[in-house]
This record gives sequence, C-alpha cells and structure tokens, in this order.
Amino acid sequence: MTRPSRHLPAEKRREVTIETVIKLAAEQNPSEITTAAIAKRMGLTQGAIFRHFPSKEAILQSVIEWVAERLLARIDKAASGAPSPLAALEAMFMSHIDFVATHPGIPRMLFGELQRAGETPPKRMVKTLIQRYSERLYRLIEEGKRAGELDVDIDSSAAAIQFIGTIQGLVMQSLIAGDIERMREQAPKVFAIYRRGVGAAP
Amino acid sequence: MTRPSRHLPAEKRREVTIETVIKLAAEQNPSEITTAAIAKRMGLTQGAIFRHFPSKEAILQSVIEWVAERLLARIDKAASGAPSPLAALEAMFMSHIDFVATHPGIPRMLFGELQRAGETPPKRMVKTLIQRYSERLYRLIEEGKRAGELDVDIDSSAAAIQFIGTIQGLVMQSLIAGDIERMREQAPKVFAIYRRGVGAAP
DNA sequence: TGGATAAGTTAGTAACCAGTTACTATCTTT
DNA sequence: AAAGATAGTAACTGGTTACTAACTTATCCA
Repeated sequence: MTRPSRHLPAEKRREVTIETVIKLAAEQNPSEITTAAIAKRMGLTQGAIFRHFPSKEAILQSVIEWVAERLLARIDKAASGAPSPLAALEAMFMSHIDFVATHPGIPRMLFGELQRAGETPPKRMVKTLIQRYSERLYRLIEEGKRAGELDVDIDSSAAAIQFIGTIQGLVMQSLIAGDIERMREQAPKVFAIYRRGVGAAP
Repeated sequence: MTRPSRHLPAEKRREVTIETVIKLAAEQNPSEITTAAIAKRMGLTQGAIFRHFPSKEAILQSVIEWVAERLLARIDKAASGAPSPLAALEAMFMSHIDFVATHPGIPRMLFGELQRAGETPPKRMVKTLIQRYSERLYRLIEEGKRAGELDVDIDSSAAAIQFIGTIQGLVMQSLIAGDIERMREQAPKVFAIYRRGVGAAP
C-alpha cells in the first residue's frame, strides 16, 4: 500500500493528477475544474501543477489520452472474448457501461470537450477516439450481417450511431436522476431494445 | 421589416437577448458565453444587459423557458396530428430533429446545464423539461402497446430513454462531423432501427 | 554524509469575469 | 415643445483565473 505522500516522482505525480481530474469531473461541471481545485484535492499548492504540465490544456490532453487507451483496450478485450459479432456488441456495451459507471466524470468531460469552439488539441483527440470506436462498431455490425445475426437491411453507420446514442441516453438519465448505479440496472433493458432493432428477424 | 434599432422596449430587448444566446451557443461552448459577448452581438455595451436581467443565471433561465415552451408545443402538435401512437412517436422524433437542426445551440446548452454541480434553478428547469418529455413518451409507448403496434415485452421507460438517446447520438455525431444538416439525412435511418427495436413482431 | 537535483511553496502577474453606478441619449405623452 | 420615463454608456469594482519566478525543502546516490 502506497499512502499519499507529498513528494512524488514526476511521472507518478502526473498519473495522480490525471486521476484527480477524472474524480473531480464526476462531482462538478468539467469545464469549471480549475488548476487550484486539482491541486487542493491532491494536497498541493496550485503552482506545483505547473512543474509537471506546461498548461491546463496539456492536463486535459493527458486525461483524454488516459481515457482513450483504457476504454479502447477494455472494449477490445470484451469483444475478443465473445463467440459472435452480436455477442461482441453486447459485451462491448456492458463493458462500456461498467467503465462510465466506475468513472462517471469521463463521458461528461468528453462531451464537454466536443462542445468547445475551435479545433483545440483535446477536442481533436476526443473526435479521434469516437471515430476509432465507431469504426470498431461498424466492422462488428458488418460482420454480424454476414453471419446472419443482424438484419442486412439496416444502415450500418446508423446502427453505430444508435449504439453510442444508447449509451448517451443512459448517461443523461443518470445525470437527471443523480444516480449512477441505476445505469447498470437499466443497461440490459435498453440493450434488449437495441438488439431487437438491429437483429435479424427470427 | 423592423431593422435592429439601438433603443428597444424592454420586453423586445429581453427576447432579442434570448435569441442571441441561442445563436451564440451554436457557435461556441455554451458555458463560455459571457455577458460581454451577448452584448457585443446585440451591438450594446455589457452593462446594458443588466438593465433587463438581474443576473446571468436569470438569462439562462429565460432561455430554457423559451426552449421548453417551444419544444413541448412543437412535439405536442406533431404527435396530435398523427393517426397512431407509433406514427406519433415518429412525428415527434422528426419534429424534434428539425427543431435542434434549426437551433443547434439548444441541445448543447441543455446538456451543459445538466452537468452543473449544484441544484441551480436553470438545471432544475432542464430536468423538468426532460421529465415532461419522458412522460409524454412513456404514455405514447404504453398506448402503442395497447394498440398492438409496440411489443408488450419491452420496458417502456427503457424505450423512452432509448428515444432520447437516439436523438443525443445524432447530436453528438453532428458535433463531430461539424455538419448539422447531416442529422436530417440520418434521422430516418436511425429511427427505422428504433422502430424495429420497439415495434411489435409482424 | 553531503551536495546535486527534483518537487513543492510563496507571492506575485495580467487578463478576464459578472455585476454596479453615475451619467446621458432617446422615446413618449400631454 | 417640455418633462418624465425608459434604455443605453462608460468606467469602475472585487473576485477569479491560468501561469510565472524566486525561494525552500525533501530525496537520492556518489
């Protein structure tokens, strides 16, 4: 067990900073997270942050990188263990829900970045993440069609949008209810509807 | 034709302010809209805003009120003209898509407010709006089940979440593509999947 | 063990923000 | 056309923000 120490090696401090931002994002509006708030949560002064990151934007970039790596690895692992394309979609879905339920700040941060005005580096990273995610979905959906599990008449890219939207809907509902665990309960129910929507007629 | 005048009656100025905020939200991060930016867009000085609104929060509240009135009226009208519950759902969907495509800043503002930390008055208004919207959906879905149009085995509240999520997915995709019109093209395709998901087996 | 160095502190800065105030221009009414 | 009411201006305030620089302390290894 490593108890939180004041002095940490640079790399460790960067990691802790990223995790702190994700925790804070679960509690408050991500766009209102200040460098002072991050430092306070870590038990540091605000200036110390800038020993490890050149700017606030660089922190956000690192956070999104952290998320992209873990999320994609997780869903890839979930999908690879599934016996069929449709089972892979379901495993991805549940794995993704579990991920955002564990880190409720993450979808909020990503969506917040997407709303930014210009083409900031963090925004481009979010775009890339979602595009990679969509590509994986698209491939699985096409495979599912070939395997006879999914209906060949549905639009594959629309089905990918629908998949992501389904997760978004659950996230939004948990924001309204203020209850993250509810998401886990409702996930199977909404996925059942999605499966009916894209699945081949029996 | 009333050309934009510098001196406007108070009520007209409040209306113009609301519309200006909605326009600005389409261009930039809603949480970064300043009172100075609103004033500049109207050709006024920043201080003038506070002749008509006691605070910035009051502006946001008025905007959400504006949205709630129009959106609910629109979908009610769309639903009431439909011959069946399922047709009503489709009409609501298309009408909603048309609304957000015309005012792309609106979904971003609503979602942004939902992300707020505490229980601000604007946030509560957004919650109320979505709850009212969900109730209408729930009722229509139950009606659809009774009419034999929708599958009785699906979870009605999950189907309502899915409906809203479907719209969210389209909004998100338009943010990534930076193209609002694409949403109108893809709307029928994703709704087709939703209909298959909730519809009764043929 | 002592000194180099990495990590953190303190005390700033300029820019920006919402909101206020004393004043002025414009409209309306009689 | 005078007077009161309404709408807008200019300059400001206190507070907050990201970021910086000079100084201090902890850690590690020769």
